[in-house]
Amino acid sequence: MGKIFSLFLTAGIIALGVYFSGLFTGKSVPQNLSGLEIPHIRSNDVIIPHSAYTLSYNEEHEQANWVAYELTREELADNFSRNKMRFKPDPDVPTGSAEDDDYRNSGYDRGHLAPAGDMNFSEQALRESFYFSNISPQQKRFNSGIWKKLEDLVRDWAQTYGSVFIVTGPVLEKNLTYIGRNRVSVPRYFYKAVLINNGKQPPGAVAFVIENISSKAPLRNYMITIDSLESLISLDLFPKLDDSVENRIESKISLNYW
DNA sequence: TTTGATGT
Repeated sequence: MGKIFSLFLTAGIIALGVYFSGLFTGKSVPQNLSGLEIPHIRSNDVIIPHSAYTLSYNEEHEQANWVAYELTREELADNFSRNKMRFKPDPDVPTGSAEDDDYRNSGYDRGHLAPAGDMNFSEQALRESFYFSNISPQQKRFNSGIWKKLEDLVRDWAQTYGSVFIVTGPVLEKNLTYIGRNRVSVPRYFYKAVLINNGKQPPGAVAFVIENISSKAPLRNYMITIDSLESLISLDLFPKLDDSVENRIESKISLNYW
C-alpha cells in the first residue's frame, strides 16, 4: 500500500513499540515461556503480538512471514463457534493487511496459519485468528487435506507432551503469482516448525515443508530439520535452540507418526 | 465430519 517514507517511519516506530511492549505481556511472545526467543527479526519486519500468537507481517506479500505461539494441553478446547467468526483485516497492521475482497472469487481458501482449532480456548484468540494477517491463500484440497492433517498432528502432540511451540507460515519467494487488489502472493509452499520443550524431557524439534497442492502422501515424507527449514526461509526460527536439536529430527516425534 | 472452508 502506501510507500511514503514518513509512513514507513511511523510504521517502524509503532512496530518497535508494539514489539517491545509485547516482550513483557502475557503469552503472546513465546520466549517468556520457553526461554527460546521468538524468531529472528529482520530489520523491515513488523512484529505484531496478539493475545494468543505473535506474527511478523510482510507488506510486500500481504501476509505473515511467520506466526508463532505456544499451544498447551489445557488450550485444546472447543468452547466457541467458528461459524460466528468473520475474516477481517488486522487492525494492528500499520500498513493495512489483506482484506476479504482480495480472496473473494480468487479460487483460493482463506487458509489459517495459526489454526482456528488451536485458538478455541478464548473468544478473543479465536476472533484474532480470523485476521487476514494470519491468513494465506491456500488451495482448498491442500487446506482441508494434508495441511489440516498436520494441524491435527500438532494438536495430538500438544495433548501428549503438554506444550508445543509452533512457528508456521508461507514460503515467500520472488515472482509468486498474486490475488486481489492488494496483490496477496500465492505461496507455493507452507512450513511448520514444532518445538517440544516442556521441561520434562530434552528439547526436540521438527519441521515440515509442504507444497500448496493436494497430497495423499504421509506427513513424514515432508519432515525436515529445523536447520534445513531455516536455510530455506532465511530466518532463525529458534535463536536460542541448541544446534544439536536444530540439525536432527526428534526421534520420539518421528517414530510415533509413520 | 467432529473440520476448515465458500458465498449470499
